[in-house]
Amino acid sequence: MELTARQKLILKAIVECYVETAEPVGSKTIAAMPGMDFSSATIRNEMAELTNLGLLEQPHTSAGRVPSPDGYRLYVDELMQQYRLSEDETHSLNEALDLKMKKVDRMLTDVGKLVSRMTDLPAYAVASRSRTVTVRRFELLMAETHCFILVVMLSTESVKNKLIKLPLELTEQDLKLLSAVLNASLTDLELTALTPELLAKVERSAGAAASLVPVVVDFVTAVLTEEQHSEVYLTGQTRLLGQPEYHDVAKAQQVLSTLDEDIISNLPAPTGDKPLQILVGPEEVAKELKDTSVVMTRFDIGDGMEGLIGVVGPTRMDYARVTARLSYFAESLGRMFGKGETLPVGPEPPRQLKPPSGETPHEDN
Amino acid sequence: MELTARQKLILKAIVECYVETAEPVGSKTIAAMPGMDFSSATIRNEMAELTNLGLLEQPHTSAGRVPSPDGYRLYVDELMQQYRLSEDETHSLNEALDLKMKKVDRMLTDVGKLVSRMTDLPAYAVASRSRTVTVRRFELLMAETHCFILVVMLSTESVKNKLIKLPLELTEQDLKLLSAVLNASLTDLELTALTPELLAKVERSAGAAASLVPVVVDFVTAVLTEEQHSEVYLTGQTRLLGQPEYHDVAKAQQVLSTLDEDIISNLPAPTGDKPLQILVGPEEVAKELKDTSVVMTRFDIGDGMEGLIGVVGPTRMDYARVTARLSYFAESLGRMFGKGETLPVGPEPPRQLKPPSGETPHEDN
DNA sequence: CTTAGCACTCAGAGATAACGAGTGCTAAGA
DNA sequence: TCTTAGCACTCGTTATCTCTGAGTGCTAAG
Repeated sequence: MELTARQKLILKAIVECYVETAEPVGSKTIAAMPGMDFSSATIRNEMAELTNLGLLEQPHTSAGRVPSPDGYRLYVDELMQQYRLSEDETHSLNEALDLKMKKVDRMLTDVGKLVSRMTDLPAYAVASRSRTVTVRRFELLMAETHCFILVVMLSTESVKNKLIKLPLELTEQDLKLLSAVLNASLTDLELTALTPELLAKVERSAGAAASLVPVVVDFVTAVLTEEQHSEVYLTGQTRLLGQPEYHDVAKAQQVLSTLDEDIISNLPAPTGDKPLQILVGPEEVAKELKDTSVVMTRFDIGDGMEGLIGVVGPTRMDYARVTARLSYFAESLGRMFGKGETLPVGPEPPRQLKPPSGETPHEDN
Repeated sequence: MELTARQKLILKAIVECYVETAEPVGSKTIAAMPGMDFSSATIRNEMAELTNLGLLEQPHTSAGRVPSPDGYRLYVDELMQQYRLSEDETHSLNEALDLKMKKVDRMLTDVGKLVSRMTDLPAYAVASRSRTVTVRRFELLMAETHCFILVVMLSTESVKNKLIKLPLELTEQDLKLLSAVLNASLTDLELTALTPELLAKVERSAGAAASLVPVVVDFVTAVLTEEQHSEVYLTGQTRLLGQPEYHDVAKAQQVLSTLDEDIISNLPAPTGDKPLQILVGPEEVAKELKDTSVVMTRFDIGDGMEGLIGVVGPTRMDYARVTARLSYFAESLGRMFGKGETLPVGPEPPRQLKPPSGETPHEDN
């Protein structure tokens, strides 16, 4: 069944009011809001109805109403208006984005910190490969005596190397042969394709350098695993303490101690078509995390990788604003790193309850 | 002036009792402890005296006493008995230490996490070079057309590389020349020795590849800087919430928000002879951090690097136990990474108040 | 020098009362 | 039929007060 326009309006007002104050909102408060042309009694009746529908909750009999997870869900899916970043905001975001981008992992921690700071909530960043990684080319380089450097060029344009001590006397010729064999047999293969049979074959062709094959393969395996593997960078956990719902230390501690990298890496990633995803409440995030929601978005890092940045916060968070900032971030990062194909950003345009006016939907406080 | 033996005994008892309970301790509590053969009145007198000396503090008139920072200082310097790790503890420490050690930075975060978990307090880890890093050798490696790989072997045994696109047509001969020039002029030099004059000279000798010199130098500078630079890995901040002194969220938040990598990196490192250092209270740590102390210890990572692991906690922390665990850690890590030269560990043997007996000084709770 | 005794202090725990925000329901009005 | 003013009722919050007891400093006797 569908809500009436008035019920939607009231639900929206309640969510936004609660987001701001973190306190149960009463019928009078809503009635007093501009644009509300009904009496508090009418609103009370509607609120009772919304409560029956499971969209609102009542902490106790004589308190105001609080949105339920379902209520939030409806809000973010249908009612939320897109928050427009102000000049100031885009400016400071741009400024912050001007980080010296080094390696991907460093970049990710920086991005995580940044997002956390901008939203004043814990944030995380992950990079994951959208394509599999393979070795594109091997090079063996004599270093000092008894040493050579194994250089491995990957399909991701990155180059890895290792200094290997020779267990036995080998000539430059032997290394040349090994190099040729490796390049002939082990390039452009996924990790799973490195079967024992294949390796045995390679070893047989490697002549005097056969004993080096396992060493090389170990390194390759390690590198490919490492490259494939994605680590979660979680920062700013303590910002949760600023939120009123965590003013009880016991609660805060409980949440903070469960909120670790493991939890994060088990969150469902946004599916294909929509880069932005909002997980509302314990059912969608993790049941240990009461009153906690997650907003995340995908972005393009280039080189066959995609990044994921997310923000963790109380279910009562300003989804509109967080979403806007996150999307802007993702878009900018995509532009900086990606191959130009910018991802679509922002939540889908909300169905407007009133004809869109020129003013910014939200006040900044 | 020197304290009497009885005063020391009482101070020690007070500190240890307070460490355990986190509540001001009264004269009766002390009098009731085994080994205390004086009445509570006597102890009251002594406590008054210790208060005069600034070693104890009284939260309010009718409360028990709490050690002052000076009191702690005296305790850790003179009174603290070495905590002996139990079988169980060494066992689980050893188990935890069996981490797959990869790169130094990964290792450090792991160590930080581990220490944090073992002490149930925030912990940090830093690596810093005790020797300066230099480039030991350059290699230039033709990759695909218009591309070559710059390989740089460092004095730390690690090897860095970069894929460089050629801005112009160059023959393998040109690269050979460049390589020779680089190896002749730019090896074994500290970062500061890379003067503009030197670089100009190199450029002149580089023939056709002159335009590549700046690219190479940029990379070298970046690598050396990166290698020299030491990052602080701070983890487990939220464990502070478990401590009773931070049961007030406002306080916790204040501490947690000041406790960042900057603060940590400004802490004084342990000086030459003693690897372990204890910083007590705000004066010694940071004035923003009320009631906070730091215990840190140095360890050897090998390859001319040394590590620093530290624990941040309330001034009322179990120094004996934290110290013991940290030292054990440092020792084990030193053994795993270091060149065999184990650092001396543990606080210097305390002057015993009573002849040392066979039993474990502390009870484990 | 030690210790028993005593009067005094003061934070914290409960108990009680007053407050007020918010509700549901009813009945009158549009 | 929908809206709204009015009202009794609920119940968490806050303030005030008292009471309790741990702990102190001081004094005087052992």
